[in-house]
Amino acid sequence: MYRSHTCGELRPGHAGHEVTLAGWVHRRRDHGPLIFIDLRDRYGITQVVFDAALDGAAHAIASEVRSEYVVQIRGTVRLRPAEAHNPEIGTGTIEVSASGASILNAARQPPLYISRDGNEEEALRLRYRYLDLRRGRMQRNIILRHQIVKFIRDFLDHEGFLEIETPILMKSTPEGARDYLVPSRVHPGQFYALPQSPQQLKQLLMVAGFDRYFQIARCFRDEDQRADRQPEFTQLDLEMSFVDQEDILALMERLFVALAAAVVPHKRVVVPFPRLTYAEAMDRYGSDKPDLRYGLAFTDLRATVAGSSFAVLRDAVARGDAVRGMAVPGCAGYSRRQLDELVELARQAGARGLLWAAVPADGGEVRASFARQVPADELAAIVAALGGQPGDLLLIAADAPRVASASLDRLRRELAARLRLADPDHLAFAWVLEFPLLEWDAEEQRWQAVHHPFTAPLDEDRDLLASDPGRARAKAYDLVLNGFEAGGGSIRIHQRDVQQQLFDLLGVSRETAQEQFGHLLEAFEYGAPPHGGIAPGIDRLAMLFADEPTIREVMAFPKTQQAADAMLGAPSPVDERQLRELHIRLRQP
RNA sequence: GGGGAUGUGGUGUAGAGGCCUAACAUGCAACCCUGUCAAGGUUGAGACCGCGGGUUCGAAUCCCGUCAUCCCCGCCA
Repeated sequence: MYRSHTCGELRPGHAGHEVTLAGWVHRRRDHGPLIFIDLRDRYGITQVVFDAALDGAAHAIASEVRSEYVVQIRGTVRLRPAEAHNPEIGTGTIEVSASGASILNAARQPPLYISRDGNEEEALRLRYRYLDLRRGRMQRNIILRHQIVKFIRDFLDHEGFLEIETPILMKSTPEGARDYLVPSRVHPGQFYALPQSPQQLKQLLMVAGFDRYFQIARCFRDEDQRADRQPEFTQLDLEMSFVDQEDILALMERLFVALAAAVVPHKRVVVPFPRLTYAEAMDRYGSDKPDLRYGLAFTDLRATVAGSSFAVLRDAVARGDAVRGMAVPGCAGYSRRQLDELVELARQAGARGLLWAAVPADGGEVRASFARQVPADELAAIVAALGGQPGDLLLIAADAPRVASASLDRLRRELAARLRLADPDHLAFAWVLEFPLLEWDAEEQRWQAVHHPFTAPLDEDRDLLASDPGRARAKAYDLVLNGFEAGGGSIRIHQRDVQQQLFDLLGVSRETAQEQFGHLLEAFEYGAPPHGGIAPGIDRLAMLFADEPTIREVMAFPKTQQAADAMLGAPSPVDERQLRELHIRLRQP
């Protein structure tokens, strides 16, 4: 054994004990005849004292030691003098008086600071990820992530769920994201696909009668990256039989409330989770994943301005466009330049423009970008409709509904960030329900599944599939957390005729359906139970629980935005021999 | 595919056409120092300014290209 204790566990009760510790040299404070070394492992930090007068040999070794050396130390635990306590660390009331030391391994000067949270370029951190991971921030994040996954496993086990693994080598399907492909050696010219999610397999597990399934599943999508998107990521994949939407929502609510209480007890969760329909979310927040930690909700102004003397507003209503606004507290004093900035933000989101009105805090006259275009009483009516209070800045978008939503959403998030409206210790979970089942793809002139082709329509919208498919809503639900999509799921179609109707709408021929999904369709003919599921994203959850700005901060070895591994140098070219075995000839780009 | 930001000793920054033979902090090295905990003090080493080209008498600085990293739009059933 290299050690008798870890660097985080010694307490005053150990005083007088002979101990052996092993770890990394966190910091070294050399006073000549007296040297202090903070010894670190993942459990904590312990101060070791080398006194030349007590043990010259140990002191001589301590003189050679440098930061991040791996050392083993023998010594006696003793209480620190009261004035030398360090309340910052758990072991701060004791220290180890060294009677022996050995250097297990020397270390070069690290390219990044380990003993403090530095501000290095992320490229450097990723290249030396194993050093970055030594730091307190990363150690805490990785441990938190472990606790999250462990809690989920235990919770679902208690609920009667079975964890079942599904293959990583799967089959490519045309729907959804771009696949990562793996060439087959045995089947020349053919490829496996890495799973975008185990969607079809978990449905087959329901047909198999496993009833309650989950998996901490790695998923792969070859799409461009974002702060909250990586080419491979982890989902809690879950599916249940003999349930409806309410059962799934209730289970998830219990899970996440208990999870947050267990691993981030300082964070506040509001129960029950608020519920919004997709239409409400888009109308009131311009987003299907609104951050509900703050207000800044939008108000529909069409009724107020339908007869406006200002053509921009009147025509927008006549055209069927949206006219929406929000009141931003405390921003009435914005300068012309600041207002222009907001207008520019709206334009970047596709808006034709942005109207604004400022209600002075001192009760003076309302300033407005469109003051000359409307009479005073109409301006007052708009201010009243938006609930404008003294000090408020009112922002109004008149555009196609999508554009109005996008631009006001952009402004809402920007202003909330500037005004620091989002409480970092608030976990604002919410459900977004009643998503449309289909959306029209103008380019390909066909319907596309909003969620996926196996999502069931709402019972009351069943008939719309034949008469007005675009209006049919789905038994689909997204779990939203602090402005991120934390997970999505649906109740699945388990009846062959409904599935066929969907495929017909999606323009999937019987041959294509048979080729792509034949196994699933066939399975449904052998007795498929009603079933549904959900797939919360573990990375995003961990990111939000850890107060981190990106999911890379909660992944041990994330990839760069170009989907590369900066440490391993992946992807990389391979030998011609390997290519030949795989029957692959490269086409130069 | 598009828009934007960044790139200067090990690390983080400063530098805005000549003051740069590149500054500051920290880290690193040597020495001094008996209670520190981001120890302190003295001395010292360390970067041809991402890479390539151009403009100029002169480029870290201006221009073009390129590479890398990050943010956003598209994309992500």
